[in-house]
Amino acid sequence: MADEEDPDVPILPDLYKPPALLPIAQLKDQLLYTIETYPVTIVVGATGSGKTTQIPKFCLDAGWCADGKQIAVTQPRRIAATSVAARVAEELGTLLGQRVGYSIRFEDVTSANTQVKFLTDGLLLREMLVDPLLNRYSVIMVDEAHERSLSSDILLSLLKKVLRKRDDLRVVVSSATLEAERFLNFFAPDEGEKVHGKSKEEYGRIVGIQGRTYPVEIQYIIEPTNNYVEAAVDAIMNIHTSESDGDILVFLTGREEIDDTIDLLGDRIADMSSKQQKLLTLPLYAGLPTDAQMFVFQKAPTNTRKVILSTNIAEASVTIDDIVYVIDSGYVKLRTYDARLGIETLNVLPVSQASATQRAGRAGRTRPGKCFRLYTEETYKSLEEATFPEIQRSNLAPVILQLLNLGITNVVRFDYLSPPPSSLITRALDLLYSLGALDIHARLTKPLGTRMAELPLPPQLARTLLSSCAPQFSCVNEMLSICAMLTLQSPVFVAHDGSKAALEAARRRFSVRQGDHLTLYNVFQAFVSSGASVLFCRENALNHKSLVRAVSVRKQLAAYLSRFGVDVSATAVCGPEVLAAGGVPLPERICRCLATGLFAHAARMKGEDGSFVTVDGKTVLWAHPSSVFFHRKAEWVVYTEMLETKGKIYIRDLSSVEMDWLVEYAPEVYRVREGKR
DNA sequence: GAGCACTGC
Repeated sequence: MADEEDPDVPILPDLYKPPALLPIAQLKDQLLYTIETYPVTIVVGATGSGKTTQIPKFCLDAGWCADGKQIAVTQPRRIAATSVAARVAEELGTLLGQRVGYSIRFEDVTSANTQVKFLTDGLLLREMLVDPLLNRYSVIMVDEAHERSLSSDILLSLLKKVLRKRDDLRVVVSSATLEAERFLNFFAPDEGEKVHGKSKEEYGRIVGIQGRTYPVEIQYIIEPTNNYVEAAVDAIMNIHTSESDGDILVFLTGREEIDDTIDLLGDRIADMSSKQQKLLTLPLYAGLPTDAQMFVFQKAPTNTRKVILSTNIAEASVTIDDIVYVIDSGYVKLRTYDARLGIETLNVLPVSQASATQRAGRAGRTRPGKCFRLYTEETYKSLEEATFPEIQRSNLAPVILQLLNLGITNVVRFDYLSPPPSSLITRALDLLYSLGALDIHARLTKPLGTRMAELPLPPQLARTLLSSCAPQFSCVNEMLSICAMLTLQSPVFVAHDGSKAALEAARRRFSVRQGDHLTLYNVFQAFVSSGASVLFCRENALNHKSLVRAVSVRKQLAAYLSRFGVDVSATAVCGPEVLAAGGVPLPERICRCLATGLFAHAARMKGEDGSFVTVDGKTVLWAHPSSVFFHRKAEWVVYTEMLETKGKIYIRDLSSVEMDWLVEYAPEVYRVREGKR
């Protein structure tokens, strides 16, 4: 499939409506008046209201770029930034990258002429390091703020601070109804106080914009079910036999569940009479190879109804046209962070009301639709109004590192939109201190802490990468590749033709006894040596898209190191023939170097069955089935990630180390433990 | 022994 080469091209654009026909057109004057008069405008607009494309155009028309300043519009996702920019450029009759451009990681399509710039909110945060008051912008619109992502929450907090210093800046926040008041109150000065002469009442307004979507009829289940997979299968068959034409979108929680549902449906389809309209089942989840994802967007053949079984990816990230029926299981898989144990957990949890509404809305994009909720109306009413903000359930170490680097010295009393539990902050500070990023007064160390903050890597990996430049490790080139590989979100090995055996065989081909990190290095090296070949990836059950991305990440990381003054090219000559630095072979130096960043993630192998225990001996951990140590033996290991799912704690990306190394590189942590034993 | 919701720099 051609897509394999170019994964970021939007597959289907949002429903197109001529701008003049959008309800927002009638609000132009009101919107511009509000933006002119108040520092903060909260825009409440449903999907299809045109807010994202039209508001920047209105501001441009009204002269907000007259003095050479730009309008920024942030998006939570890369694909949204690129596709919306393309749309606006077209509407203005300009080439993308000229008056209208976009900027996302690895791609800056802007020029000196760019007046409206779409970018991810994470990237705007990075821009603040260079330009803390964001002086190049006259208007900043934060789109989809109601999703409450980590980066948009932090961005809003920082914009509030910027507004206190700049009375010429205008902030537009796009929100769902539910959060609008909260956002407005957050930005407004306290009762009785004034900012730039403006009181609470004079500081901002909420503007509502009607959407252009079709009505969706909601039906609830009468009797609660304890098996929503079966209930979903029943619902699909009911729609298929008794409702009119139209494709079905089913929200489930994960890959395994989706595969089970497809199997169950297969049995039921086999029972159908041949005269009936056919049913085509299609899975959709992020881990699916790109070519398989594409099927979802193709029109169903004649006399066939499409059923898409999807994870939460179809709730906001991906839009599929022609969906008329939505089936909502009422559940979602969410990642949360347990600060006490330092473990991330992946749990199946009930969705929020906001989420349920968003899912239902996916049925009414092209004509009136129906949504079948596999739970009762009472259950719906008992759901949380909105999903817990990410900032209250995440490992905050990366965020806190970034805040400190922006000069926010007191991260505990920082003005969060929703303050995270103090345990999360304490845990993050402890970790950063142990990694050497902070001193005893919780100040960023120089240059280690500031460099760690700048690198687009989790703190432990940032520390590992910086260690690799030290003479005793001398493995910066290898570590660049390893870190790049570790940042890949989707699995590196995929079953191209559904063949698990081929996948495992390929995995074994690259495996080495030192562990997963060196195995990943081997994969990366082999991929690059193949000339980034698609065929090579097919033959070796590798995800081409991921590996191409790893090449970009590596390049970017290397550029950061050069900026820090590390001569990356000089060590490039350190090939296999120069293996020893101080007499230590390269593989050992790499494992030692990993220990300098991952020491807090150490475990000792317990049995023959892939079980490990933590250093304190209190918690049992299991090698993830993708690990080299699922089959092989080790004594001590460090690992990159720990994740609890279905009651079992798995560790991923393991490498063999020695306890002596841990004591050597993290004496404060391990001498104490040694003494206690 | 048997698994990976979704984003982002």
